[in-house]
Amino acid sequence: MPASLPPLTALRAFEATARHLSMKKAANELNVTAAAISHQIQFLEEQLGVRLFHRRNRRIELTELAQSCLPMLRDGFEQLRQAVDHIRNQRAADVLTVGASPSLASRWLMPRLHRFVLLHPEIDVRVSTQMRQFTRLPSGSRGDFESVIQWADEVDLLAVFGNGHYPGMQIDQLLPLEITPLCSPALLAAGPRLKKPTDLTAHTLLHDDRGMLYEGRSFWERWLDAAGIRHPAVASGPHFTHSVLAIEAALAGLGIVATTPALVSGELARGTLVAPFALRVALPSGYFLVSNPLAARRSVVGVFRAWLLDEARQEHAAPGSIA
Amino acid sequence: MPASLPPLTALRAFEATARHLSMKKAANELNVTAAAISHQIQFLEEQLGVRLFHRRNRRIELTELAQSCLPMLRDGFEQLRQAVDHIRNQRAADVLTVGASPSLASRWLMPRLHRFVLLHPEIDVRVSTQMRQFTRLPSGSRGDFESVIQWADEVDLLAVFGNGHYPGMQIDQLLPLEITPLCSPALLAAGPRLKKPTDLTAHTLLHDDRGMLYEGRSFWERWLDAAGIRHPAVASGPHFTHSVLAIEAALAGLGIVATTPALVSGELARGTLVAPFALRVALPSGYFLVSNPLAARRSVVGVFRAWLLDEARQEHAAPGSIA
DNA sequence: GTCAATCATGAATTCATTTCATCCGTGGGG
DNA sequence: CCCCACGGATGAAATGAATTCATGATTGAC
Repeated sequence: MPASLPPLTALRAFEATARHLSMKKAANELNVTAAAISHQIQFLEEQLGVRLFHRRNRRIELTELAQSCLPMLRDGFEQLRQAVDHIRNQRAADVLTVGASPSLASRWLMPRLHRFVLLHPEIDVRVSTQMRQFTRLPSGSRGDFESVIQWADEVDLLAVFGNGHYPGMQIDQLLPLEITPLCSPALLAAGPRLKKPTDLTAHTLLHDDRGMLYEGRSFWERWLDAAGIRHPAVASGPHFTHSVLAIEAALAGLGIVATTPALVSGELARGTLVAPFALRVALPSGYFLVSNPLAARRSVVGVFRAWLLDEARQEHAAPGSIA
Repeated sequence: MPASLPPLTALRAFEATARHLSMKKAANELNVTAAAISHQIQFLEEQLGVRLFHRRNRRIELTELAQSCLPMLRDGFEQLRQAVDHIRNQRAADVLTVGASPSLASRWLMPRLHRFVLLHPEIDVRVSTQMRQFTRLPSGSRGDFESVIQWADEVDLLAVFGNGHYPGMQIDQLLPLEITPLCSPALLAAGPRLKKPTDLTAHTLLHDDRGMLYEGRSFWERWLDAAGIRHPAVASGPHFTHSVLAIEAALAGLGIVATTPALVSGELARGTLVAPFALRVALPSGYFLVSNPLAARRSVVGVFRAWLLDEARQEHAAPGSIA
């Protein structure tokens, strides 16, 4: 509803000229010829029906009216400049915003990030994690899909758990989804015996509910199926909406969790967490890098993605170690 | 020196769209098609390398980043709008700014202005008077010329004393310059006799110095010449840089002034000032209406000019009366 | 289920902006 | 004191940015 403004090009030409009190300098600043400025100012004067400059011999002087509105004009453009700067700073060449789901961020990305920072100290990496993706949504629903798309639009690079199908986005698989039971060595030593998968019936099962969200079946069901056994109470035991919580529980010796070993490679290497069985079950879902087409073009994004994929490759080549 | 802004058209399209959360409405506001808005926003996103909107089914949502810079953007455009409004209000269709030299304003224009206001109550007439024209400048100098031109650029209509030669301006002669001696009736009654021009030698001469400025000779010299007499001390007596001051002195009975009777038609009609001699000397200078080409096009200017000229015509037809 | 509403998209078009070439007048250096 | 280089004005031509048009896709609403 704002009253219509005169062409902004003309306004800007006027502002610059008034600031320099010189069309030539204004032209210089705006990277056009002096003729363009002269035309623009005459056009503006025409539009407003007001003289803005007194034409002197080889110089110009501001009209009173022009003088009086100049501060407002300058402030206006200054505000616009700030607004644009605000955006540009967020996307400055050396600023990289990475989004990751909470578990991946805290258990995989953050432990490795310091190495990237050492490698590229000039890049300002900002990690943003949020859980809107993980609020209870029907598996593979539009809602989940859209929240990923939306998030990917907000950051340069998004690392999330999903099915890898995000049309219009640039996608790389970061880690394939493998699951295997994990528990603390203390539990293994002091608890009921745990030699064969069937021994699991005597243990507390900790549930990482991502499986329910993305696969329609729990991780435990999948793994036990693959192991060829049936568990009488496969859904019993504590449930966690985030992998990281289930993992913490396992670390505390509260039970056995079926989840992605890649998320605990540090613990596996240190022995604070162990995988009692060799069987790893690959599932169709996985961790993916998602990047919107705009961000994908940025060079820092390319650098970081390459580094991430390399890290993941090493992870896969030497599972259970953080190299 | 301000960092370069993205094309302002795109910024404005974004601002409007963000405000309405609708491209269609924004398009409506800006009098373009929705397609134009869509293009502009995509272009801006391209430029900044940032998504500004999440595209939903039939609606759009602001990106966090867009959200955060929107207030600044709005303020910026609001400032610009105010700046332009400031100018436009000064030149609103019903606002008329008239400039006049101090003497003409106070002794001729103002006494008549109320009639115009009664005639056109819808017009907001603003009178601006200033004396930069009357600072001591060589007669007919560039400085004087330029100050008139400059003033004429600041107002809609300028009524000044001068030679009527202002190239590029629209000119009308308001009043021809006639001079005649004037004094208070008291002085005429109680002072030395004043029947013939030669009697003037016994009186104090009050000098309106405009004559020196514009004609190179004082008004008294011109009049005495035309009267065919020589005055031994034609430059003696008080000098005034403004007619109005010399006239006030004459009203106070301090002496006799040679000046424009049109400036004192009210006093002449009332008898508070009298012209002892019938001889009126016409000089080449006069009062002119000057109007810059931009202002000259405005209809209120035309109305006011016509009225002024009519007033002046009546003045001339019935000298010594304010009708 | 169908319709209407909203946004996307690409080619064509319009027209705003800029440049080019030239002119003008003078202020200041030689 | 003279002249020329500088800053601005100007009009036609060229450029290219902004807009429209025509069409498609998708879905929310009735």
